[in-house]
Amino acid sequence: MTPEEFNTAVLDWFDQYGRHNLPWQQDKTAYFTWISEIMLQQTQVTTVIPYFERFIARFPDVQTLANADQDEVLHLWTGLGYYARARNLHKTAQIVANDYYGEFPQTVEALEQLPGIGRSTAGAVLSISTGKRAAILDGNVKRVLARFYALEGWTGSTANQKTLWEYAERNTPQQRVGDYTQAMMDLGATLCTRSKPNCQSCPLQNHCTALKLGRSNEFPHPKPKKQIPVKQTIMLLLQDDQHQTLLQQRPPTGLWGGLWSLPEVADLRDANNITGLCLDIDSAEPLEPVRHTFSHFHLDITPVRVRCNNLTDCVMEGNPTLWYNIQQPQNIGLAAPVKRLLQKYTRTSK
DNA sequence: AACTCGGGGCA
DNA sequence: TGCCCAGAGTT
Repeated sequence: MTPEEFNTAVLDWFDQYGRHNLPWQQDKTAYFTWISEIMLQQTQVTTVIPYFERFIARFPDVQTLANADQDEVLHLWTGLGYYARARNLHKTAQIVANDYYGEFPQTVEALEQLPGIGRSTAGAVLSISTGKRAAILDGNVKRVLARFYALEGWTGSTANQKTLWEYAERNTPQQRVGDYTQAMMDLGATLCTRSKPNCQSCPLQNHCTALKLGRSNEFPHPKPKKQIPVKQTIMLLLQDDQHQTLLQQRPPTGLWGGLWSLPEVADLRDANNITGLCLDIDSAEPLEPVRHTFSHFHLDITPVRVRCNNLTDCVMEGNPTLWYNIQQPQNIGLAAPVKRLLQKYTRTSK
């Protein structure tokens, strides 16, 4: 499908099925387009409409907005969220009023210099308000293109962003650029939705790679879950000849709050500093590490078995301790990996 | 409860 | 450059 075929199909669809009566489409000035685009960055059309109408009723032009108190701007933004954007909006109004004589600049590069306007918003404002050729790549367009080209990987990666901008630029027409911008956003918002895309109604259905592969639901690939950090700890299995193991209660709040766990040290040499214990540190026996995964980190536990005699004399500083015998277990809460370690490393027969 | 959105700000 | 964030809506 050539770029011309692509954008013609999209524009023909837009003429018949696109949205043509949104409040900011009645008068496609840079000011109205800009306000609407900033609001639409974070919120759906139906929510934005009343905010937009109230906003332009109070601030009908960039000069009025520039002269307003920030408090009032924020007040009219209340409920939309992302209040830094309202502050940027206000700043940009002042820059346009003071440095540009109230007229928005007419290049993508100059628009991008204004606070709160990035490449995509600059392209939208420019194309819609002036008809100059400029591409956009908002969330809707990313989704359409990721499906059309069956783009593997997360759309937010640096490499995919670059690829998607190339696709977006390539398919942008020379004529009717503003309509095309609106058309691509409408396509993404109404047909090529995140879940359950309506491919049967799509003007690109005969050429969409994801649809051909029967995988339209798989694109765009989700953002990779952020990898969680790995923390290390050493847990001491302080055991006597009767296979009793020393447990220590966790502090009442925080991780495993109030549960019983094994004494932990960051470094095996710290075991020497545990007071009141008669440790045979030379008998220290590192065991197979185990990984326990929390929602927010992995904990790699290296259990170390250390012989320990004279139980009656064993008193640790800090939290309460007890000697645990798996054959006559006390009715206590055990941290899950501790329970596993005890089962694995406490033998009932010798 | 997890995911989404475009741009800013920070290491 | 690559990340984390903001906040409300959607799924």
